[in-house]
Amino acid sequence: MQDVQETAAWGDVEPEAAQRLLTAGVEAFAERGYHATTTRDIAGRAGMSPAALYIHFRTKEDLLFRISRVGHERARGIIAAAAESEGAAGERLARAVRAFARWHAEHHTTARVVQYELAALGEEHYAEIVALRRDIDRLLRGIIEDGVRDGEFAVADVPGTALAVLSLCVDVARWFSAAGSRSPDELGELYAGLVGRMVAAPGGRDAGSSSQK
Amino acid sequence: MQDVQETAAWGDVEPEAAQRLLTAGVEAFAERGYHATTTRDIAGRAGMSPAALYIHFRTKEDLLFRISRVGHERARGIIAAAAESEGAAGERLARAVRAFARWHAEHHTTARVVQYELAALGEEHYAEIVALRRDIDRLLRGIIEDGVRDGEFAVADVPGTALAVLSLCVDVARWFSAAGSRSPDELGELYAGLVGRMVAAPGGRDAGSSSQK
DNA sequence: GTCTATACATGGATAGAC
DNA sequence: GTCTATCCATGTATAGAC
Repeated sequence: MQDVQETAAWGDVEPEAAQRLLTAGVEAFAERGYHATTTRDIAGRAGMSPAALYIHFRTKEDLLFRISRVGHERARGIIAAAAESEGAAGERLARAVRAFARWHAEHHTTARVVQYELAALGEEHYAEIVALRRDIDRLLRGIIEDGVRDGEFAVADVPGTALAVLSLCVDVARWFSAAGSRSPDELGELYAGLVGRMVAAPGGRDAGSSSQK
Repeated sequence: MQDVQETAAWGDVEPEAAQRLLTAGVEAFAERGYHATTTRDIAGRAGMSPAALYIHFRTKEDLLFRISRVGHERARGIIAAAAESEGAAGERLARAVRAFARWHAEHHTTARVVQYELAALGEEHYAEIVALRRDIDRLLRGIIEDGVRDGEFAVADVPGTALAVLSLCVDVARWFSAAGSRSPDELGELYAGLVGRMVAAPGGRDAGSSSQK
């Protein structure tokens, strides 16, 4: 069922064989890391010979790039949806954190590749990905700035706090295991509460409301 | 000066050549990852031939393990010192977070290897490292439990919150750059404040005090 | 303890048949 | 579009001289 979700994420743009290679690549890269993964392994998981990989992707690095780009676009979409949604900054921030943390938990396999294999990208591919990452940072910082302007949040260091919030969610991909005791939904809820307390103005209307559920 | 600190961390137990290989290994593994690093590269950075590495370490994996063990022992020492220090839970937690985040920033090169190359360890070496990591988790959770018992903290999910706090600090190693605008000290201060707000009881004596510096 | 030289395995990528 | 076979570079680790 994890497989189904991961597969669905690649859409219907590519031929089916390319999709199989993408999911195989995600699994292999997440398990062993990009450099330790062989093209033979990827092709094998997709039920193909090593040579078949090169019909659909120019190089092994190109396969990584496609995975990374789709993943980053998805991540940006999640934050953008929350940022552009209705409601006060506190509600929008909670939505963003809930969904972003949840995504990193539910798709920790993809997220691991997306977040930890950037260094393996070629120079041009890397630049394209960095642009997407800047978007994500800017969108989240915007929500926090809104909350500070409205007096809803009290945050001394907005860029630092935005960085910490993203960092907290991203690191979920490192440690989350489907076998663990927490579901992605529960984790999203926990994290939204923790972040809410991090930014809430002391006298605010619901300061501390999330502390004891 | 980063080099001096990294070197100093390896103590004076080993012959000097082994120390050079350890620092070279840290730098290389942090830059390119364990699997993408060649023994030629490590030996070259240490000013030696590839063969010299095998005089001091049984395999490349053994070199990684030594780095990982020293790093984890250092990390545990930092958390243990804070946990066993004097003062209320809030003070001890702030000390732990300040020092732990600061260490991951200042020694982000070492920390990157310590935190992100675990999967490259052999089975027995991995088990030894996992034991150290469990210690770290237990020590931090203990501080939070103390604060909850004393009514100083209000935390609904103690294990989840402890995990989030460690996760936040660990991820510093991923993004921190010495070229960035924040110093390790400033980062430790910021993070201690953020975590303080995450756990503080709403009516507590200094609830929100850290919000505006 | 360090070197040069090298054995031996593995892996990315391609050629050419089907 | 996929396969089998293979080229060629690279990488870990060792042998043996100094």
